[in-house]
Amino acid sequence: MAARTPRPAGTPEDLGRTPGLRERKKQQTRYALVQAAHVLFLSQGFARTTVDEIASAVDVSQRTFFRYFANKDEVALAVMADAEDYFIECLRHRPAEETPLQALRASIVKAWRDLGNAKASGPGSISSALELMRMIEDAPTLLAAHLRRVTEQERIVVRVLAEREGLDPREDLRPTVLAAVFGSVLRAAHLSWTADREPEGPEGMIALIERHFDQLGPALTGHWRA
Amino acid sequence: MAARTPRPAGTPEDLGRTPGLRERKKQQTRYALVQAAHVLFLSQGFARTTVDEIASAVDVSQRTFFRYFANKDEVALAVMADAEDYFIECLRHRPAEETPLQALRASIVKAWRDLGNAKASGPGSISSALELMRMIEDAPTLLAAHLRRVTEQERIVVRVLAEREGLDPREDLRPTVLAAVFGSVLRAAHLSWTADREPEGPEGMIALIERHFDQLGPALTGHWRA
DNA sequence: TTGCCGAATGTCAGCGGCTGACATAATCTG
DNA sequence: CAGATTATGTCAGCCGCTGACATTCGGCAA
Repeated sequence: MAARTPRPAGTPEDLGRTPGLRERKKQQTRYALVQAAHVLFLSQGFARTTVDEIASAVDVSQRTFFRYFANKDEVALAVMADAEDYFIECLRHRPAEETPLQALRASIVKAWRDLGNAKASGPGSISSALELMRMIEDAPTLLAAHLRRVTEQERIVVRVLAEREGLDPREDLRPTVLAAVFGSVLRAAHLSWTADREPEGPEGMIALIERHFDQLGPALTGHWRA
Repeated sequence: MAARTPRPAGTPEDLGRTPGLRERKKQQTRYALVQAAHVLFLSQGFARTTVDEIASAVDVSQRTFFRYFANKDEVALAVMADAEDYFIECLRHRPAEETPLQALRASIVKAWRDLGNAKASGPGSISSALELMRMIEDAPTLLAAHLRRVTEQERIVVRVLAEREGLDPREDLRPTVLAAVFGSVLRAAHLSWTADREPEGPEGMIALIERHFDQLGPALTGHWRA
């Protein structure tokens, strides 16, 4: 996080301040690394791309790369990480009248829609994030890292839900359980996205997510046989 | 799998046959590696144990280790893998009258209980599996690998559920969604287990799982505020 | 401008996970 | 016992990743 949205050093006061040259250069380098990495990953695959390649594509030493990203996985997942942050932001601003489940569902739809409208193409865009998802699914270590990130995100969701409803997640299990269920439904939708590639663009993904959500009730209740 | 429950080469007929010396030796080596690994992991931590150590503890070359396990993670998760297989077995034998959700819940409880009764201590036992879970939770790459395994297991659950209810998982999303939800509830229970260490032994874990299941309905419906 | 401080980067050496290739030794089969 | 299989050892090497130290660059005040 601190690396993703860094602050100019100093008191919390100077938030809107234009960061100095040093800070801007860092942002640039980081961005360039992400870009270069994505291009290489998508063209020749994740495993067959070495960190050295990425670094030298940006004219930076390998050591520097590892000062920006803890490992090769992280640079691949950087774009998704931003999207996840935005989702949390959406969740924080849902009206209090909504049911927790409704708030989650509305947030994820809004997040996808906004990001879809924001920048239609180019690196760091939604479409490249979607390509990324396919890549993740068949690069074992990458998938593993991604799943780990997702569960960390779930922890945050638990916190936000608990605050919102004013209860202690250590006593009341509902936030934990709901966050877990929500995460699993999303993951199922993602998987389904990578499998059949029917729907196109963010709207297709949103539709898929909705369809999965609609099956939550039916899946949990009664028998399924006709 | 093939490595976990290998068959003597030949026709499917000779299933019960005592495998030859070669096969027995392989099993032995494999078992010894798992054992040595666990001892080392639990005594000095996962990261601080090298593959060379494990291999030489069993008097085997490093290269041989990697012929038995694709990576260091795999040997750590081997025990849990067996437990997961047993759970699938339980699920396959649940009576058809049960609701899918009921069947899943009953299977996981039965699996834990049986494994708990089977062998109270020693390596490969439940208690060591429980210790393992704590280890997993704070070894990032290990956690990642574990999560990947879990999602693969979910795929199998989808298949079994679909067969059981006689429907096509590509058309009907309910098996997928239910399997995902089930997995997430389990994971939440596991996490809670590693956090508070109140309950002791398999029965404590079973209780935790049940408590989480009981919150499924409440978590999904209505408002939470009093 | 100058000069200093701290932060970012480069360089180098090295560990450990993991793999391919080939040789050797052990089992199996007839 | 002989020849075909298969497991194992050895060796060389790539790549991800890290610590230590030197160097350069931006920020800031005299």
